Amino acid sequence: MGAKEKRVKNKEEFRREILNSARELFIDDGYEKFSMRRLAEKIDYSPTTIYLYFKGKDDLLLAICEEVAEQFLTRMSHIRSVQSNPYEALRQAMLYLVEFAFDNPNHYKIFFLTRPNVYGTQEEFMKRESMARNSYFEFRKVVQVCIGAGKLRPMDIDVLTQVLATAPHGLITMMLYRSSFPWADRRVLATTLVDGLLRGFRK
Amino acid sequence: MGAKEKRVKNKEEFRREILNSARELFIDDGYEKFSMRRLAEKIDYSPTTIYLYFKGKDDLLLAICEEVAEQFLTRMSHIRSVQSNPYEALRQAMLYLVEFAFDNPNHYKIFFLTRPNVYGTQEEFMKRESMARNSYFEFRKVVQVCIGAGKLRPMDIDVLTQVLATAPHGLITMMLYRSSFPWADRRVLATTLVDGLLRGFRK
DNA sequence: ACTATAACTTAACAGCGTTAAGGCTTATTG
DNA sequence: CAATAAGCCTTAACGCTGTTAAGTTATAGT
Repeated sequence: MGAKEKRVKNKEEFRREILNSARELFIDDGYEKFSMRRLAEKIDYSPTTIYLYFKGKDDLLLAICEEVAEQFLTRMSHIRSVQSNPYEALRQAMLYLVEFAFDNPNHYKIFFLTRPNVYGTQEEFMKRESMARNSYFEFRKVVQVCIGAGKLRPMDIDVLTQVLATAPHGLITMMLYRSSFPWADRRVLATTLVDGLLRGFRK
Repeated sequence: MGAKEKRVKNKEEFRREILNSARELFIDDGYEKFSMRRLAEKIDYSPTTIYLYFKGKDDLLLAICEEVAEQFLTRMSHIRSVQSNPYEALRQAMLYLVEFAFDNPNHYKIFFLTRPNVYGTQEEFMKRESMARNSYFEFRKVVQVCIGAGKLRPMDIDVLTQVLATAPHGLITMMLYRSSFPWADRRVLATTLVDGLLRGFRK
């Protein structure tokens, strides 16, 4: 039925519109001020309407997390295709992580502040297709190539990937959430961390 | 006046009792379930009573953060006095950071999730005496000694301190908040990170 | 024309942090 | 001793929050 398809399509369109407005609200007013009711007001519908398109706030946040992860994934693939030097690709990937966070602090906060376990159990996470999962594997590939090319010490690929991925996250979150601390220059901190860390795992 | 002093002492005692109950509530039920009203119920007072002893929720959280920082500070001093090898002291300090976080995830969440800027502006943070500030300087000393002893490359002490302190934080927060991800073994990750990182800054 | 369905809203529940106002008990003063 | 002041605590309320149940309204299909 053509009508039904149209209805479905409209439903998906509307879902996207809500998502776009939510993202705008986050960027304009910050994570702290975001609420379902404010979002409803922004899109000129009653709060309950949103619940016809998203299971709840967590579901909406999860959808935005996936957007963020998709952006990251895209950039990661780009770096990998452009940069032939594997070590430099990894370096750039890590630096991009930090750069992205500071350019989009609210996106990053969404990704981080979303309550735990929105992705389900560990097994569910690995089974279910998700941008978050895919971008992990994309980053892992970059690390893998580095080891394969003999640039980094051979070791458990997942351990190394997780160490390299989370360390910059620490710098980011602390700087974002403890802004009252007199941090050193962002770029200096980022390059020092990344270069130091990679040097530590060089062959 | 003796009576006045006694009253003041009682006031401080009560403040401590509230704080203790708050900590208990955090540990038993987790950060997410904590609220002023639930705390009030636990101590068998009306919610407003808490406001006679704390400015508000943030103030209460800040007090708990300070407790956490004090614990960290004590341990840090202990390590420094026991361990004569500066490099090993730094290594242990960093490993302790991770260990503490996983042993006291709720404490750590409080410290982290507390809204930004509760410590005021950057200048205020450095001026005002606080356990958070002191423990930073304590950690900084450990790093300083390492550089002084020629164990680490000479470089900006604050940059290095901040890099070494925040990197483990990334591992911790990600593992605590993204528990649906199939992380590798905690200890392996912790030692890999710390040893790799320190190796990267060795002379 | 009647009915079913889809889209949306109103009203409400239960919770939150916080504040203003008032009550009650104890201490201080005229 | 009676009147007043101070300290401690509570009740009630404001304005938020996420979420749900029930009801309305308009449109499509028979």
